[in-house]
Amino acid sequence: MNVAITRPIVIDPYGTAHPCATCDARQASICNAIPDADLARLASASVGGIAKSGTTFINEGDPASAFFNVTSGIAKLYKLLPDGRRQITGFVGVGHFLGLAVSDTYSFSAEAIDTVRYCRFSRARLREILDDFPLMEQCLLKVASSELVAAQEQMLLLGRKTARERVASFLLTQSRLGSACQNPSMRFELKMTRADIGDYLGLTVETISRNMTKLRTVGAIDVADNTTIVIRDRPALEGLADGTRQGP
Amino acid sequence: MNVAITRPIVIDPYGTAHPCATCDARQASICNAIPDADLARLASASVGGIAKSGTTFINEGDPASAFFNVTSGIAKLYKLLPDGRRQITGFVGVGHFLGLAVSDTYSFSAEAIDTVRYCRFSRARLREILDDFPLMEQCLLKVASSELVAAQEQMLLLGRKTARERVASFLLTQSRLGSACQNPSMRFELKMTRADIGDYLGLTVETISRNMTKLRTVGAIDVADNTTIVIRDRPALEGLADGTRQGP
DNA sequence: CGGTCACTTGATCGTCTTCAATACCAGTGG
DNA sequence: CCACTGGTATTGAAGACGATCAAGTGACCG
Repeated sequence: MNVAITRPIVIDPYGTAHPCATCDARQASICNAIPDADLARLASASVGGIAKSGTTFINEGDPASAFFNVTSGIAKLYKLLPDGRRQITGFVGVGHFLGLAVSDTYSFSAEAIDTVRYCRFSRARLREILDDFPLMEQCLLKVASSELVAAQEQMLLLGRKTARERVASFLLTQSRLGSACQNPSMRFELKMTRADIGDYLGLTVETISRNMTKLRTVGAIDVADNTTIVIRDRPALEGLADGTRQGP
Repeated sequence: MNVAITRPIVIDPYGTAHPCATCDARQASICNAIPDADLARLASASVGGIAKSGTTFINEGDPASAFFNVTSGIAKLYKLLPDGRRQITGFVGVGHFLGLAVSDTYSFSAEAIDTVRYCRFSRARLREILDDFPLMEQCLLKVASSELVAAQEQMLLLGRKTARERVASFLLTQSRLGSACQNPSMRFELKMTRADIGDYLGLTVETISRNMTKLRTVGAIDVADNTTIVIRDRPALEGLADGTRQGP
């Protein structure tokens, strides 16, 4: 169940800043396109909310009445087939903007992996903001474009890569996430379960598990406590990810 | 080889209209966001071009110096793995806008299936146009959003659907294309080869072929001269596309 | 006519799935 | 403290689906 609060609590001892001014997500999100002077408008157009781990806060097929901007936590986006088969289309974190669908209903569901905080904009209010700040619309277009590129990359993975290559690719992209996109971290945490990874890569839990241990035995990675991954041999992992290098 | 001509030839006996005014693609494309009065600006910002069947007019990895708007013909977009495995990410036709990638290089290749005519905008010129006509940027965002929705649907197909379901889904989406999106046509032509369909659905030519004949033998479709498809039993085909109905 | 190309159909093979058993950990309550 | 539970991950054995390999057809074309 979603618990909507009026606004994320922000410490503002001097009473001068708007919530958006001190928002952790601002740097990473489209809100950055709004100048400081106009943050009040932005703040008044949105409502804060929380989705606890495991709760679904966007439901495929529901009327798409609002847009979300994630301010903390991680969520998974997915689509379902009538018989329950699931495809996770992405994992989204801080600064991610949700709801770009043009249609009148959501084309995907979103479920919180850990506690997710977000700002919620109604369709109409966001339209007003976008009309007033064309820079924000430009920013949205950039975001959509780069997501499109990522989606195409994922199609290549799902359509043409082997299980081994998929897992290696996944670990590499995950390693590039947190670390400010530069000098990808050698050690990182997987917040999602193996089942989630499977539904993201079009594989089963067992196949994920088998290939993780395989990558470990060939010395490409190291796994600690099941969630912490250490990349031991990045070139090897990259080779395994695009088929350049065959596994032994 | 691409043959670039200065501008698509347009019959304009009175010398009043700009090429864009009589462009077949305008209705279906983002150019529709430009008012008639300003078509001269639009026309002067682009250069017409032709790509003959089989020629590649966008190359993955090349500097993304230009954007394309398809005015006639059909092209396939694809990505390659180092060893030659190919994933077609989409087929694009009249009115489709190409090059939404934000990065400095193209993230995909584009090859003409039949003769493709297009208008080519340099990055800089398009930016100018977009700055002057925010409606066009809005339109681009809508386009990008709907492509994103389509991409997610394709991920579901590639990650979780069986070969049968993929082929059925593909035929259904193809049937919805030409016919103005309403009352999907019962009869339509597949312009692409089985190999292309295979690379689009993450399958091999043989699997495409086998499942086409299977769909024919169960009475869902009819195939004439290999390129013409007739949908005989749409509900059955829809059931086979999402796993609701099992094949006999 | 020989050549190529696209498509179809058949037989065999391999990868990933499915089914099943086990281990592990955290939380709960006796 | 230990037994019990539910969720998660690993590993093994059997099975299925699609890939691969191979052959054959028909259309088009120089």
